[in-house]
Amino acid sequence: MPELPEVETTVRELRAPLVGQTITGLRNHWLRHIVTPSLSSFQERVSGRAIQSIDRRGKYLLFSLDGGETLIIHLKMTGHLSVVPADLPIEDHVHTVFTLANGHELRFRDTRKFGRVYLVRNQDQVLGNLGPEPLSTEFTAELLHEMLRRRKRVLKPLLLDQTFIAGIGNIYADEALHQAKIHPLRKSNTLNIDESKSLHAAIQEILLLAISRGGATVDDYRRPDGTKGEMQAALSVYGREDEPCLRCGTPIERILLGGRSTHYCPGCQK
DNA sequence: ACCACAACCTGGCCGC
DNA sequence: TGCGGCCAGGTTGTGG
Repeated sequence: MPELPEVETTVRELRAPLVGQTITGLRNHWLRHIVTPSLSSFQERVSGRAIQSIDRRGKYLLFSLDGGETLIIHLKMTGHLSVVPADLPIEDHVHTVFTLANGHELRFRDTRKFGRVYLVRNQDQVLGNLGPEPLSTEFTAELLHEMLRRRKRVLKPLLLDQTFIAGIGNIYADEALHQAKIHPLRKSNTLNIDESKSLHAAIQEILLLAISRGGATVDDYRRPDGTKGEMQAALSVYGREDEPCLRCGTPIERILLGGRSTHYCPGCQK
């Protein structure tokens, strides 16, 4: 579920309760959560380490530990992280837990069990193939235009490709294309510079707006404290099939593209 | 290089 | 009530 704005919201809200805290151990009830290293090695290497900072790259959360290793978590579709007192009854679907020296726990709840956890010395081992951060200064309209020009792919699936741009998912791809008035089936190399600039601006604006609203709770995404985001009320096309376009009144259509639901306005996305 | 599709999982919803 | 089918915010691997 979580895309860049939801992961960013989670990162920001985990900093206060976690930065400076020391991890004392790791409990795991679903081994496939743990990608690397082995569970026993993971437990040994993570215990006693202090969390120095928490950051985000694409949809990955990065916990920098003293000693130089990085704990990396991907929430995939249904992952959720919370920090609670260790004596609070365990919630359903909590499969991985990091215990803390202050009597609290970082709990990784994950209904569909797609989430993944890594402990690495070199982050590139996990993040090496990611495309540019869409909110970074190096991600300019000119760069996006050049990136689009070198490919000949349908736009919507290309925007979901994390090696192309990191962090965009199904909701915000649809929203950005609608805001830029570009049809999701357009081929990337057919955009002129003005269209690339519109798409670039739309991507940045929609992501920033979503972050400012704490992410979108479409189904079961929740902030770390359990509250919902506010972005779902500001979506223009995602989840609005058959409802009138807010810009031109044409009913929003939903098609299947690359196996993913794709929402667009046939009236103003040509 | 690009695309379609299956797989990984569980739960919610809809129609019968 | 029950059951089958379909859907879901993500990613990876396979085969054409």
